[in-house]
Amino acid sequence: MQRCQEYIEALEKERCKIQVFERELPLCLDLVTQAIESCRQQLSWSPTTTEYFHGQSECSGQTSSEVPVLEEFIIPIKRSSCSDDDEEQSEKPKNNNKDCKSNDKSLKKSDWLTSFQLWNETPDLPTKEDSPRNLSVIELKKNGGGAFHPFKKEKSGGTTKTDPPVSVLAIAASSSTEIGGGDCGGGSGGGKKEEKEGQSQRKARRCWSPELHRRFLHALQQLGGSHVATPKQIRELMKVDGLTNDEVKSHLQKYRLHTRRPTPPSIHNNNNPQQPQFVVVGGIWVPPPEYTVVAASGEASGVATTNGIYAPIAAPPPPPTQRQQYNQSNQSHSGERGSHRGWWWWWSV
DNA sequence: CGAAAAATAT
DNA sequence: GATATTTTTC
Repeated sequence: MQRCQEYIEALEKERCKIQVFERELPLCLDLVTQAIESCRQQLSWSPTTTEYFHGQSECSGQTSSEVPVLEEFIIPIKRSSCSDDDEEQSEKPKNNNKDCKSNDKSLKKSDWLTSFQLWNETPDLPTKEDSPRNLSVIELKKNGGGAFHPFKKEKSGGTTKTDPPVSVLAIAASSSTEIGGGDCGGGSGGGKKEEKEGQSQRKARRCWSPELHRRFLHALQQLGGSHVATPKQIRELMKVDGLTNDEVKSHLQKYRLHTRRPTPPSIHNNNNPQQPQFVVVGGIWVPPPEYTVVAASGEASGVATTNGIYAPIAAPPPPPTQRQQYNQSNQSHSGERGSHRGWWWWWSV
């Protein structure tokens, strides 16, 4: 009996450790729990045991029906298993610990535990950092709506910075039907200038939503490529209300810059001789994966699920001997940081 | 109109 | 602090 009791204690200790990773090792926890339970039952059949495991176990035993849990382990458990969504498979054996019913939903998952997470239950959501962000996503979608706001004036005082994932989501979601993705820049931020004196106020940044960019590309295609099209022509073809020449011009500038030297995001496949970066399709250069869709450009029925891909029409790279007039800083673009920045340039969605 | 600087955003 | 994106200036 003594040994059995020790065994139970050992199991309980083990369980306390596992408990922290309940989400990662649910079955493991389950097994240990069952083992403990069986041992207990065995013990309880013998007459003298009852007082034995009261207060004996290291885990500061509670009632016999409840599995004792070390306090220092309880804290993290509370946060992890109770605060998160209740997608927990709540079907643990009846005696499952879980005194952490104090479900304080508001509690955030502790950082250390986050780092220990072995998988993401919700891969589609912006990974981790969930609770607060999710809220803002909803909010933003609601008011951002996607209506075309040529100038967004985000009046709200101060901290209306948009969360990065949020804006991406919002734009992507609205891209199918709306022309202007609307909110991208968080208004805000550094602004803070007294808004009056309307004339010196800096223009609100235009966010080039995927749909806007599609139009841009379409216009470019009609005009014969980015190197021959001019901002004014492009703007006229795009027929987007509120779009200015300057904005198109700026976008064109960036477009030329990027198409000139496409910087594959994040992948360090710099010098890989095989796999050409571009493929000639009908006289225009497009990134390999995209060329099939070029023909389908235009309206494309704006179905979000279509993933219609509109290949950038790039001018053929100038011969090496050509002048390097575009002295864009040739910095070796090491940034993974930037990868998400120009996500829709070479994107696959 | 194009290039580059400046301002912002991430 | 480094980049990326957009606006302004030249």
